[in-house]
Amino acid sequence: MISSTAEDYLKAVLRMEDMKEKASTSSVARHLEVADASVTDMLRKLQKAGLLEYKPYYGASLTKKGRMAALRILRRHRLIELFLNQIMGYGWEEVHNEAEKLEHVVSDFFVERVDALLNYPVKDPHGEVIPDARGFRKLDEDVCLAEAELGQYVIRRVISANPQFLAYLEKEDLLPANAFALLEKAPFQGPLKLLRTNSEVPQYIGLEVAKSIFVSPSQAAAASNTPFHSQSHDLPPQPAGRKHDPEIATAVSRTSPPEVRNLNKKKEGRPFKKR
Amino acid sequence: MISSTAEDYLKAVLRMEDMKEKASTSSVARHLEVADASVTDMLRKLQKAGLLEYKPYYGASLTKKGRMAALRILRRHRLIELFLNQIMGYGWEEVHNEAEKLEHVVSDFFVERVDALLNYPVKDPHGEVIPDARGFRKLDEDVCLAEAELGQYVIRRVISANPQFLAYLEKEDLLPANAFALLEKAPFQGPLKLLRTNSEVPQYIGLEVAKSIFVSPSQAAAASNTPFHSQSHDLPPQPAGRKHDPEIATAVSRTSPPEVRNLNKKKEGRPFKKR
DNA sequence: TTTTTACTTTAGACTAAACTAAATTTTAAA
DNA sequence: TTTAAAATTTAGTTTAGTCTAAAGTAAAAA
Ligand SMILES: [Mn+2]
Ligand SMILES: [Mn+2]
Ligand SMILES: [Mn+2]
Ligand SMILES: [Mn+2]
Repeated sequence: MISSTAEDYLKAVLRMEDMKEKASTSSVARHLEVADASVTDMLRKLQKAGLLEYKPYYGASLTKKGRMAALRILRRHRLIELFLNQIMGYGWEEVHNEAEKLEHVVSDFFVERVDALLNYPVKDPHGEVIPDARGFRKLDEDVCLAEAELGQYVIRRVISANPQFLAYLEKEDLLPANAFALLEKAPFQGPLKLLRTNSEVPQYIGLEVAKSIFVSPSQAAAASNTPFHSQSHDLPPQPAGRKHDPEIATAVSRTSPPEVRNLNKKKEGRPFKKR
Repeated sequence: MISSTAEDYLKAVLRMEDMKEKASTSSVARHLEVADASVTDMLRKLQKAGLLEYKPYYGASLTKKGRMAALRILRRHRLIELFLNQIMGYGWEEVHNEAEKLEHVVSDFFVERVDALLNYPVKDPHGEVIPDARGFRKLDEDVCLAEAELGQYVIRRVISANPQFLAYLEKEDLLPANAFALLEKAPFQGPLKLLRTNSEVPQYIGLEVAKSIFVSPSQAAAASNTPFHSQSHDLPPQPAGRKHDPEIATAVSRTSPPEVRNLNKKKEGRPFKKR
């Protein structure tokens, strides 16, 4: 049996691999807020369990088995976040911490029940893709707003677990699925000037904020000057024939998957008032 | 911080005190399925933490602090069971094990959200009273069916965590809030003959089964020959003036509290089919 | 090439929770 | 009152996860 602690380590390694960063001892330690030495210990254990490859001094990479285990927890985490948001009336900034605990504890039955109750959703409240029960996921093509050219965009996902930060974005109405135009980027780490679609007033956000926001060119703009790059480092709905094997790079469907209906936007869809 | 394990120990001790049994090392061990020696250890720790009094060789009893902690978990357990049953579509036989884990992990926010979502319920799916947020509960006057006289009764609660057993009772339609007449008790540990209200066919259940079912005389019968005993070893809605202090013996209201709407009865109220 | 610095691993300790086996204490029987 | 049986505690281990401090390695700078 794989412990909850181990599950969080695997998830951290997966996260870094997703970011195409090396899963080094110190980065895992930083992310999990434990001492470096603790990570070394755990990585050795996880290797012995066949969940990852670990070369001392050179970091870790997941084995297929470890990747499946990590994706299982990631699925749980994201489904639970959506469940808390949609059914339990949590704000999108409140879901992460609770999910971080529940993901290890809830039964498979519970998870599948949630999946059904939410009608087999594709994305969590932050816009992250929810892997399916077999570990498949088709990742969106997106780019970090901090590095985007001027143009028309849709917010795909927001990478942050910081409640204050998420609350700020909600106040600014910068939520997954929302569209806007990037009008200016001030030099020297300066702010970005945005205009939300259907809004009159431009808004300014700091570059640090933009670093957490991932966007893709919006339909209109995409047709004109920004073609889809139709490639993903992640898995398709199953290219019949092969044994299903998650995380194989293949072309991804061009049609954007249905966005999760965004019930975060201001009050709406929140059955209870916030605490 | 009090660990989940410790919480289960406290809950076990509370359970025995509720049953007016001594919380002995071996009984706690049996209930939690751990070695006697482990219980001795834990009882010493809990005493040191001021959660219970423990005299070696003579068992334990909760302090006020320990009782509050135990009631807090009991509340969580029961609210979560009801939540799983009513909202997540679990059968009444499926809720216990999941609740046993979740009770330690969900936030207070989650618990209060569940409470509100279920509209401040009074009983769990097994008919057990849910303590309120301050640890108060008014216990029903009930008697074990195995020891009841012939007469008219209503099922108050069923004490069992065994899924097979609970599934059997559901099949027999012997669920909390259901009314029936006890027609015969065969001698020598023999079966009981029951007739459910609004049913034609009598049913026979073993004495062991009857031991898990707690009943109270039904209104009609109560008025004629079985007066309420209007006493409880548990707490009232707060006799204004004193600091609130759970678990004080006082008279309890004569009107039976609203039964939880029983959504367990055959299929009904189960949004999903069973697995 | 040598030295410094930044990472990483090793070693030794601690805490929590559990177990088994042996020693005690209590209770019940003779 | 003595003895035997049952219940409980103590002692000694084990496993998991974490920490700090010291030692080791690799990469970058001099
Ligand atoms: Mn999250
Ligand atoms: Mn977690
Ligand atoms: Mn239960
Ligand atoms: Mn429990």
